[in-house]
Amino acid sequence: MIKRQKGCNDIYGKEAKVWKYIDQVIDALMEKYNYNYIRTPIIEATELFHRGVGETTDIVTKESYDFEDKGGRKITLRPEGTAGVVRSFIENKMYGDPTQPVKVYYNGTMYRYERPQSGRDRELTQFGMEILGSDDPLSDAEIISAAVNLYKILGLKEIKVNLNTLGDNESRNNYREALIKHFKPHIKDFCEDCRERLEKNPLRILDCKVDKDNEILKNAPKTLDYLNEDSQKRFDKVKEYLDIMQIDYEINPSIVRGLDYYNHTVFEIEAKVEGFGSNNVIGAGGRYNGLVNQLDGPETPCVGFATGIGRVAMALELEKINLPINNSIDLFLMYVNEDEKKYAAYLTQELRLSGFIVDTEYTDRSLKAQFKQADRLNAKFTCVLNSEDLDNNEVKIKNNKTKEEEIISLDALLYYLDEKINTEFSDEYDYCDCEDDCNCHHDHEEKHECCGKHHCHKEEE
RNA sequence: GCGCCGUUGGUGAAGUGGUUAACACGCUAGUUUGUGGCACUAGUAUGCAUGAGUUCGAUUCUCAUACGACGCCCCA
Repeated sequence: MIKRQKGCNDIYGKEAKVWKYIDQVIDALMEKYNYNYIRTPIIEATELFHRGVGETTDIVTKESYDFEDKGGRKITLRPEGTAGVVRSFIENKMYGDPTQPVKVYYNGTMYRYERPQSGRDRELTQFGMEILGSDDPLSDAEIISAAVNLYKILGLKEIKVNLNTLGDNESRNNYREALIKHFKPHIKDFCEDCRERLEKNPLRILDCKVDKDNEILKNAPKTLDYLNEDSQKRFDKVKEYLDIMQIDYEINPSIVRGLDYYNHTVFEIEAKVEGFGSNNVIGAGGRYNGLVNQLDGPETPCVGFATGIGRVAMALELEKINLPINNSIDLFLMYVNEDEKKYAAYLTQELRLSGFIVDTEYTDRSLKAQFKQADRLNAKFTCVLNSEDLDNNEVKIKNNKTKEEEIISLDALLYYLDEKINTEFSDEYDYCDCEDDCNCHHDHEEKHECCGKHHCHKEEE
């Protein structure tokens, strides 16, 4: 049997509905924020990600999907979205567009050649948004607010924004020097990894899991103490705008970015739910004023954010958020003989074109089995087509919730369904409060997604 | 790249160096002459990830590989 590739997942069934819902929320939100959708290729030239700048070299060679195509071109499957967007920004000279800044969002597949673990796959889907061409602190605040609002609209409650600033290049470099100076005399007390980090990436020592209780680490200098006046003012502005927008955040000096095109605002958003793996960050972002220039574009200040759809879906599941996802169909049509089947073919066509969600039988099963199928599909109404009724221009239709049956004329069917669905099924998703398994002997109970209990429609009446 | 644990039908899983691999759910059919759900009955893995080894004999023991889960590194 051919199996899927390591660290890659098939998203289908209920999970696919959740993903689709998330996508819809993203699109609707981005429209309100007036961001334009952008699609860039999944394959890019390796050097886009392989700029050989300090720490990146190690990352790219070890953890990205690099290969040569048949023409000998060096190709990399994009490991993140920002670089492609920036490449596109430069290549298409978007910096010349009359509308500035350029606000775009993407939502697509990324690839990282890593060992899979909780919340980390080789193929992942990320939504991200970028503002290119603005250095205004308001744009930092807008990105953070949009991120928080996305999570809120989806229904997540247990999220936390960790905010920090690296300051401008001067502040950043001063801080880096101060850190090395602080840790160097005591580095022998730190773990092996931290000893490596000292010269390579001293900022990373700050969020080391092994040494997190080390006094030297706790007393380490904070970025905030090394901000020059401009950087401090800028950070204050970002916080001020966030306060005005009523976005909660916490200053967390251990939030850092290793790559040197980052400066000023950095933030991470955590899901504070039980059950997340070792890494509960569901989204992160920051300002990267150095990147456009580094990729041979004009000096352009940018800020952005990205979140993994898989992790968001995981957070929604762990928080047991009941999403407004339609899991039912309006009508299931049943039949036994060929004449009735022909009528079913006609009627499904008719009803679907009128806007109803309709399904029918395709495997010539027994009526009993067809009823089971109707239940599995959560049909609001069932209808067994009967030759006699049809001769009289009538159908017998059954409300699967109340179990009431009615014989109605075919002419009235559309109106009847429309009316009933709007009145009797309008509170479709609102059944979260059941406490106990119902004791009735009907087998039409269904397990609740939210509470894991059983739920019986009849009992609810 | 490193570490730890795992892999048995459609699903959840039990189990053993040796005839027919539990049990449950699900599914299909019947009892029910065209109306499901309850009940009862029957059917539902020549198969225990793959390959090699030990053995008279391996799903069971050993090793390797693949995949999965979790953690480390790293996290753009």
